[in-house]
Amino acid sequence: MTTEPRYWLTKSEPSDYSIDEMQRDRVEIWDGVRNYQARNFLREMRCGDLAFFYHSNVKPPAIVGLMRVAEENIVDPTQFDKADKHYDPKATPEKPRWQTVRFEFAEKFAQPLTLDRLKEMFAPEELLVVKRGNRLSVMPVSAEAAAKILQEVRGEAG
DNA sequence: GCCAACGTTGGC
DNA sequence: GCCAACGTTGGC
Repeated sequence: MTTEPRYWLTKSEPSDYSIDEMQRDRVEIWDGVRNYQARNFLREMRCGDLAFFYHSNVKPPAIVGLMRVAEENIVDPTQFDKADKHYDPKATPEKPRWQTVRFEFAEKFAQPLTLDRLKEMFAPEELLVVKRGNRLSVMPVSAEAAAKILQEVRGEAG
């Protein structure tokens, strides 16, 4: 039995890591997430799930592309790295605290789908990222919302 | 640059 | 285990 791929949205400040870098790298471990709610969503991700790539802290904030989960339930290596910004002294290889996934690049959208446009398309309950004050960097997206986003990005013909 | 929202920390 | 203080995120 197979399950339908689920949809997610992951934020990144393009000054840290952008969709263009993702396109260049093709595959990347989504490391450095240090929020338990976000981590729990990362733990739920399965191979084949799709994640919208959202550029935050830029003008305009927007969904800019799509990634696919290539490897699930990875131990985030940066938690053990003292030199890393995201080093966690409470994490040990025996008892890691932070898991994530490896994403592969899927698509860069021809046109970014801006937060303003997303607010026109969705109520806050329909798409978490349009909710005011939302700081979560990894969140689920319903199949309905994902379909609407993809239709918007690809045009009525697609 | 401001500040609302909210997660985390630590004193008690 | 409460909650004030603090830090961070991220839109505006």
